[in-house]
Amino acid sequence: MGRGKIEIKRIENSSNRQVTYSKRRNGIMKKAKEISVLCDAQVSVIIFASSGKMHEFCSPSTTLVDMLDQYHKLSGKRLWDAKHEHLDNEINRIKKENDSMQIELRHLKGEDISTLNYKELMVLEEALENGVSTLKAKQMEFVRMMRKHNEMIEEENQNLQFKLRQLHLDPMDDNVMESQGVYDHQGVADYEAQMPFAFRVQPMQPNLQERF
Amino acid sequence: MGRGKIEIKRIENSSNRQVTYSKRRNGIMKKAKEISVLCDAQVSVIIFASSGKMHEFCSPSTTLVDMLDQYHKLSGKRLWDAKHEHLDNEINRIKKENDSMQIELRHLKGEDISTLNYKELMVLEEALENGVSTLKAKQMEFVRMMRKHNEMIEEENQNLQFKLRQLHLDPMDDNVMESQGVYDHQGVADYEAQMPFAFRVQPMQPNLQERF
DNA sequence: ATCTATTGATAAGC
DNA sequence: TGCTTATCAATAGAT
Repeated sequence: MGRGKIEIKRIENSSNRQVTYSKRRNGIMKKAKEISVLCDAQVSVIIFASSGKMHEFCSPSTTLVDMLDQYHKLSGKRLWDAKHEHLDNEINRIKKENDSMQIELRHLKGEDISTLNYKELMVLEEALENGVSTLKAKQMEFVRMMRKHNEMIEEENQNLQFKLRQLHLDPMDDNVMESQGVYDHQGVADYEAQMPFAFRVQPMQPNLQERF
Repeated sequence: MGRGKIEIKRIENSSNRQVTYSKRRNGIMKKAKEISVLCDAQVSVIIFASSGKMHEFCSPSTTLVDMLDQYHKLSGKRLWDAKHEHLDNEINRIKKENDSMQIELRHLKGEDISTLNYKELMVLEEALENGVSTLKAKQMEFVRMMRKHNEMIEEENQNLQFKLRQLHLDPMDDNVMESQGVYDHQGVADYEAQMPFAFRVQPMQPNLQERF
């Protein structure tokens, strides 16, 4: 394509070579642009002249990094150095860990257990029993704490009422003492409202303690 | 260059687009080869079709990795670092996911629940109850299956014993029938050994069915 | 895939 | 480099 046909071999004349390089490089870049537009393709072209000068083209819809990512996935060739490979391995390792944890979580929540065999179900049962019994123990602890707290509050109430009766001769102090009493009651009410489950553990298994 | 001129814009006809892609891709690859020979240039071309299929060309005198190294030096763009950062972010993201799952798992198993507040304990209780009830249902299903299987085996045993008595007059068949009977018994024993938990669910909650 | 009429790319020259 | 133009190459559309 030109005034004369040329053989495809290195152009010895340096000047000619330079000119041809420039022209053909433009041609390739143009073609790359065109195919990316016409055919919805992602194209990356990188050219180094023998002089060392670089020219590149990359489809506007993507980046060289993304394309190299894709390249890595599709070709399986290792473009990255050992560090990258290490990171890749790390990611794969963690992802696997993730998956197995996800499965275990689902099983503990009673999801996807249809596929489990007898032994697996037994392991699951044991884990759940542990979880439940520990939870119950924790809840009982809360109940004990609350009872203790209640006792303290009631005791203080009695003290306050006692003091109130003693001071009843002095009307000036009435408001102060009463409002303080009311405040304490509200405190207890809030505390209980936050742990309603404490009242749901009534049918406690009598042998719960034995498991520890 | 063709029977008619075409506008440089996405070819809507999918079939035409595919054909044009194939032709022009070959054209570009050829040009890339040619310029690398004619002008002593290093060329890398990577193309992804919209289908995802990849094609590449790289000058024989070099490799993609070398070219990207050069690219890194000449352009100043940090291909590797960008990739590194990307991988690091990915790892951090997955690790966080991992940690939260790990915590959830430990809680379900009754570990590290000392720090939980009332509301969190209630959520945990509900999850565990779901898990337990689903598990119990699954185990009951196995028990039912096993009972049915046992019944079938026992019935077959009676049939075999009946046949055995009928054929007792013919000593030639004795061995055959007896060995078959023994085989069946072993089969049942193995089957039961694999699901011992079935005998541990005896104190079944009478109201289990109500939960479904 | 293969075939061509056309358009597009470009070698040589300036 | 850029422009010109004769020539060759690529390819659009049809088969």
